[in-house]
Amino acid sequence: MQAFEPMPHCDYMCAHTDIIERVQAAMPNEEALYTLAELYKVFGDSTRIRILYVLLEAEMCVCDIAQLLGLSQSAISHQLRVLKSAQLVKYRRDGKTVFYSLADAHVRTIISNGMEHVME
Amino acid sequence: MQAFEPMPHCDYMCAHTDIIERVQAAMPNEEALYTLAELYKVFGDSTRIRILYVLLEAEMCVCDIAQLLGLSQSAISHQLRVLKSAQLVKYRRDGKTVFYSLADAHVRTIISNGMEHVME
DNA sequence: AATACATATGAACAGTTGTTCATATGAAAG
DNA sequence: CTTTCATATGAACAACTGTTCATATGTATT
Repeated sequence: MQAFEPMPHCDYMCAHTDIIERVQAAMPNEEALYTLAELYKVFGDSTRIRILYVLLEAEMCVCDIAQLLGLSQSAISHQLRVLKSAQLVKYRRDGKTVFYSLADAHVRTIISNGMEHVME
Repeated sequence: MQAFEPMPHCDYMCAHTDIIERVQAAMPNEEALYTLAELYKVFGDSTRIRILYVLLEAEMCVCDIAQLLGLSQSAISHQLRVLKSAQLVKYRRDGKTVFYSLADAHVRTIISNGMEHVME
């Protein structure tokens, strides 16, 4: 939160201080909003969305995902790292193979919510 | 959808063709997934998230939003354009002033869903 | 018509992001 | 211990994104 000084290019006959103050009070803190944007940023790439959609159906190893999506193993591995650090996927190791799966139910909810909006 | 030829760096002893085919059949078409990613990309910027949160509370003009968020009128206007073309906000003109508001209820749902995941 | 002002827009620039390529790590099998 | 292979990682590069600055558009007011 910060004091609002007039911006260089605006003289603000239109500024309603009361509304601004009410809205400002209702705003979550900056950090939460930043974190929320970071979360959506992770969903905002079609390769990652495709990976998540694959994992919606079945636990799967890196190679299978790469093959399924027609991308290199490296590309998928890099993206799985992003998904992992956003805590959207988890993994388990079985010998040489690493199986990835969705971290929790939230991921399903978020994706299907977005898809609903897209499909309308 | 595409045939899956082995990738250069993978010999795939691990590839389970049956699972891959099942998942491939369950996948939405590429276009839908791309559109979904595009939608989330719009949410994936903290300035735009903050704008949406402001509009969650009240219809507001460009100048007020700029003042409230401590950003230039130009920056806000550019971002409103992005939000508008993603059909997340709508606007009405009243003289010199343009008031922006949320386009529909989906926006609320999507945001609060994401926030729920962030807050846990 | 001329001015004032809220908003929109185009160009430019820095910062970020996704992929590729080359290489490293880690686990099983010989 | 060496080889094989699935996965991870670092560097590099092109493509994309968000802001700023300068300027244009559109709507009142005089």
